[in-house]
Amino acid sequence: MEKTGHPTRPGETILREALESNGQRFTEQRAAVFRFLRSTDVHPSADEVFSTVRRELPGISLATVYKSLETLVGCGLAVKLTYSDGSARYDGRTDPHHHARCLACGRVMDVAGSIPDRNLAELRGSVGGFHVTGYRLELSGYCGSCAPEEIAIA
Amino acid sequence: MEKTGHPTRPGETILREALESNGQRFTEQRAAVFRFLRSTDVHPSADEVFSTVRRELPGISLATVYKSLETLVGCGLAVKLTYSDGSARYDGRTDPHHHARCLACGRVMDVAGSIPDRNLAELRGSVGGFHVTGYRLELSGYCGSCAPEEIAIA
DNA sequence: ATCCTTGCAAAGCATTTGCAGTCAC
DNA sequence: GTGACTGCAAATGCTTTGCAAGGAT
Repeated sequence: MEKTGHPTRPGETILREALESNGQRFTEQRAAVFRFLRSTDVHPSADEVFSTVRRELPGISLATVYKSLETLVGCGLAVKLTYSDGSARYDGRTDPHHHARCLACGRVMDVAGSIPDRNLAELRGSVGGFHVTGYRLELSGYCGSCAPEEIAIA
Repeated sequence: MEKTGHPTRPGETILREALESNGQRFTEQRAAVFRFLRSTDVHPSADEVFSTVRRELPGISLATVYKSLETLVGCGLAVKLTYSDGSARYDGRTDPHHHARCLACGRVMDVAGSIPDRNLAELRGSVGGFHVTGYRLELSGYCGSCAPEEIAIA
């Protein structure tokens, strides 16, 4: 029932390989940050990652969390999302999906699916000489918990 | 050949009305910021707005530029774009369009067109109970000036 | 043994805020 | 005249950095 020294935790191999191929080392801290990101869909801020991971690794510092997050992003194991209010959030999902952000509570939700290539191609056409490598799509609006009736009035 | 006191500059009426309907006042500073945003398509940062507007209004302060930009955004006369590197940029265009950002030089370009409603509806379907009011689409890649050949190698 | 990482604290930056003087209405 | 706006400077908040000690390979 207790931790037995975690011989191999979920996703550990993926992380090890990703780090190695980038010439970086596997550490407890990076593993904990990675594991947490994978386990949630709340798109936490660096500080939220810190608070949570700290429960498991009481000695970890906020600076290390930032460094770890940046490392994961660099390895393609996480995505950094930035918003107009200046907050940055991290997403550990790497499969193609998009986001929906509630304008009232700021929560970020996952949206399955992607835009048909045909449509992207059309858009691409209007920026001459631009080599497109990816895109980010984000819906904005109000989540179920944030009183949809208020919107009808406003 | 000189400024004659600018009785009515382009877009001034639009600004006046937008401000009024939000209970705010028309000022030289706001007008200058607005005029500059409208006149360019470079999606300037607050600091770039400051440097430019300053040439016309030497006494304006950076704080005022920030306040003016926020006011314009609040009135729907400008849009704030935020990026992962922590930089915020402003766009004075209000017609439907999207952006393409160069991963090398950071430049932001306009992309005409929009996603067919049909596709948006599909995406919307996957976030239950979410009331969608808008969306942001952004292409990422490399602009013409940023050596497309390097990409083929990498 | 090497050199990458961590943790700490200090530094950095973009943005925001408080306030007295000034200006738009 | 009144309340909103500006300019200044200090403050804030998130993120980064420098460095000595510790840890992974």
